Amino acid sequence: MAKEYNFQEIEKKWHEQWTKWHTYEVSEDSARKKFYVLNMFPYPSGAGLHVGHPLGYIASDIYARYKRLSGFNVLNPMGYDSYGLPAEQYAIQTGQHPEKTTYANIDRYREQLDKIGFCFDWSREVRTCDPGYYKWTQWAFQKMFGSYFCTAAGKAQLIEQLIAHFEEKGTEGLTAACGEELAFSAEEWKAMDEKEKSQTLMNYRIAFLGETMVNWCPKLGTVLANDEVIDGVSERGGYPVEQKKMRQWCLRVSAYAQRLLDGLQTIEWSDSIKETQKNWIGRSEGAEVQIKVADSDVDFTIFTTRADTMFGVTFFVLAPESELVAKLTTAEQKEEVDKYLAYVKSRTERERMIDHTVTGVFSGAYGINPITGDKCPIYIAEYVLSGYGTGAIMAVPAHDSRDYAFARHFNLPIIPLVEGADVSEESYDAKEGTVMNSPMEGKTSFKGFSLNGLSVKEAIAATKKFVSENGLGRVKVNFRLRDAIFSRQRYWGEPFPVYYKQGIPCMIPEECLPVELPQVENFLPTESGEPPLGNAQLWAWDEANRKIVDKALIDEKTVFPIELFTMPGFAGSSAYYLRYMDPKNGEALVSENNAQYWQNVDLYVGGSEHATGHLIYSRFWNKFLFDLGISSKEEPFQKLINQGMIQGRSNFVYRIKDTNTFVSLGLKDQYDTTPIHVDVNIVKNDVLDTDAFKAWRPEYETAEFILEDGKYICGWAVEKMSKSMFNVVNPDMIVEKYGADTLRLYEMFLGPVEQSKPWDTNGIDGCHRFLKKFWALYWDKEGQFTANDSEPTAENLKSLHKLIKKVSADIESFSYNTSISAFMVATTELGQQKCCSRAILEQMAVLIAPFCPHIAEELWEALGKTTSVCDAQWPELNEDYLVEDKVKMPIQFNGKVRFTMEFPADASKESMIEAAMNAPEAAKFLKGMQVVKQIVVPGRIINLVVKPE
RNA sequence: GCCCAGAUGGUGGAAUUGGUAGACACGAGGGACUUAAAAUCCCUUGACCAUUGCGGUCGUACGGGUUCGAGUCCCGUUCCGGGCACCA
Repeated sequence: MAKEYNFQEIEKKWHEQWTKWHTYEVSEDSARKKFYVLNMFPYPSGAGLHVGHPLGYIASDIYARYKRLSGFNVLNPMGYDSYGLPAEQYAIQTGQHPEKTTYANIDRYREQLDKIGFCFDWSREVRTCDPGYYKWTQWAFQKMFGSYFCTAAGKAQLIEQLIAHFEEKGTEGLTAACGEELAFSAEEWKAMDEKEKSQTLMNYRIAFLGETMVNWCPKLGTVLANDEVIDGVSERGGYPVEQKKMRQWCLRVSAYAQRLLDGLQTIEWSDSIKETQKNWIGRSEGAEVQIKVADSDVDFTIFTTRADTMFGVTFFVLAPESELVAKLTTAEQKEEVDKYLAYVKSRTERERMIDHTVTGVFSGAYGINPITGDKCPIYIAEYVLSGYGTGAIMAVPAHDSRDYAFARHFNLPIIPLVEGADVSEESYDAKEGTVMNSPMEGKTSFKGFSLNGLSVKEAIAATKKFVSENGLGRVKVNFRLRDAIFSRQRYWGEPFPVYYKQGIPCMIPEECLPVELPQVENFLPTESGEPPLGNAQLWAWDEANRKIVDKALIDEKTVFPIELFTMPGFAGSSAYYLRYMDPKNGEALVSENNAQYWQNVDLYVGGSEHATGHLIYSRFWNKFLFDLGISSKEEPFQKLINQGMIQGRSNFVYRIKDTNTFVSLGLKDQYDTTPIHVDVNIVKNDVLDTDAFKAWRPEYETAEFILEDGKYICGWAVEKMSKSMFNVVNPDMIVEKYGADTLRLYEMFLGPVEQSKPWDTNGIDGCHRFLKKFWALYWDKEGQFTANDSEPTAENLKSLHKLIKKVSADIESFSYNTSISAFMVATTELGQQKCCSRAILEQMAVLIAPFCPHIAEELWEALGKTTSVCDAQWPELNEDYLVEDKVKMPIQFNGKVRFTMEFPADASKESMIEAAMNAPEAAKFLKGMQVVKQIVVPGRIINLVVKPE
């Protein structure tokens, strides 16, 4: 029988056993309550896992195992997000085909993951680049193409219903989310040819082909979604991004903006991530007002959230990209306007973001304020964005800082509208105060409308009401959330199941899916944006024979070109949680039975960096599938835990300038030194292994050291874990040296799951020592198994049940670090008690199983069990064992602890106060004093407030 | 600029939500065992004063406040992290 805690042997044994027993494979079992735990599946990047990656997986694994022990049927799947830019960029950098590198990376990931002892059901693995998987990505896209969003019903409906509406009434009474407001009659609809009809419907489809401004990244050779662009450069690679008008597939995410916002109230996510999504969705309620252009029959619409300030409008501003610019510009101003437009066009997105200097030009035209009747000049300026609202604003310099800066620059009038607001130096933007000058004294306004004397908030409401009642405009809600650009000019992604018949996009029939990614010789992207799929020879659709054929056969009558774009990275990751419920189903994305059983994800664990990407798209995608009746819950992820990042802890050596001599940290200030990153793997407790350092790199072979106390002490700093900082710690190495159970324990012991923290291998010894101590509860020094049938003592039971109480509560609240502390305390206690009771030791093994499954199995087996510890029962808490018969209470006088006393647990407040006052220690505090207040918090404190008599 | 979340020993972090701050662990110092090392075990470890004994004072970023009592609640300030940002 084993004596030493031989983790290597134990972990190998149980990994094999679990595979043999299919321990972690689950099936739908309507007799048992389900619980769905999910990790954000990884991109299999080339660098492999570092010690930070498994953090979230370990946290969710503990929860999954705990839930399983508590009697739930737990689904805990894993897979790979293997399509998209990261995988492809890696392939390009290493000069290999993305398919090859992706599969190699997946194997490497799997190997690493397997060492850590997760309870993943690998029989349900999905890979987004697998045709059997992306068939359903393509299928969902086609469903979106075949749907529109009905604003009256608040949900997606079949496009056929919209067509029927057009046939009958044209756009009259239409309630559909759309790109632009169109108006046509039934006759006009019927008179359209196929192409015009197709184009018209694109304005309503949820997946649509649109001519829009996109983020074009020439270096990556593709367009990017808004969340893939950060500070004007690409998230991946940091390459410049420019605005370009292109024909692209888009998803009408904006139609779901309100539902995406409302849904946040129904889910258990952190406030910060909800806040981030709220900001990203950016709802703002305001009014759209029609503005007539003087001496012309043109009019335009502005959007404002400050309807109350209409009396302070002194000019209007159009976005340079607005179609109105050409219509309004007068002949005299044309030259100047053109010059300005050319200037704006020359500026990159990044320049526009950083540089906020005031620029603009007068169009020559005047707009008429519908309430005051005043004629105000119309300007064109880049500070107004074409993509938001209507691309036109009314400017109120007194109460908007941007308008203020513009007015000052162009010497335009500023009319204050709030009593007491000083606008001589800056605008008054706050929505507070009493309204004045609305209208100004002696002036009249439309229908005698006046806001004077109201508070700003009342004035906003009153103006909205007035504007809509008098047909001057309407109340309107705007969202910052834009439609998602859904196509990429890259190779490594899902192909679109679309072909072009005389230029009209048509769907490849559902039965013919998936449309598999064709092999191409050259998959590199091009700066001009020619998609790599253009290099595919077998890439044409034979409509009659319903198959993919050589594109040489294209004849525009029966054989048509297939779409060359591919889908973006978020396509495959948007509904993968549904596929795990039924991963091998060839007939449906997920069967009704399985969707009903598993419902939605109960616990989702992943990084907060996906807040405005994946977590928005997924919610949108799921809502769409919910409208179709596929998904059984409106929100995909009920509870979300964002694990923090594990940062690296870098070490430094200090080289004296122009030498090869290195000086220890404490002495470095005496020299002129340069800090140099040193590999953390040759440093222990900040002490450098100098021999290893000499061997590390050739240039250090002759290195000399100035030591302190015979040691070379390194400096340290917390930085991102990355190869270039030499602070990457590989989990494989930790598993080899300490075992997976120690790794799991230590990752959780490091601190709260949701917090970012630096990795420091040094502390790991403490966790490893604990496991050895835990082991020693079962095996004594002579290698004898200690458990026997002796009755547990009251002390034993108390230690155990204290632990049950703490661990159960801590797992539920993801406070794993404190429950590990509790394990350490309980183990020490039981060790001191020399506890040999089988009843206690069995429960201890079950309690540790979620954290350290391997050692738990080994001990469970040693206890004579023949089934896996995973199938045991979570111990039940019996509070009776925790009841104290005596309580120690600190006695305070005037809020300060003076001494402590012991009382029977059931002592009354009065008797305790009396005893405290009669205690000999109390005498000096009571001398010449009288008690004015007595406070007793049972089990906590007794406080007597005294005052001189 | 707006919004959100933080700040506790040399280090990672606890504190039952207003009740003895610093659990647990690392590191450090001292000791035991050993020829020696490793491993293991024991003691000390927030600061300062007193250590001839119990002990005392100050301490949770800073400044105020509420309270018998504040790391925890309120007001103000500083610093770090995250989100949004010419969004009308």
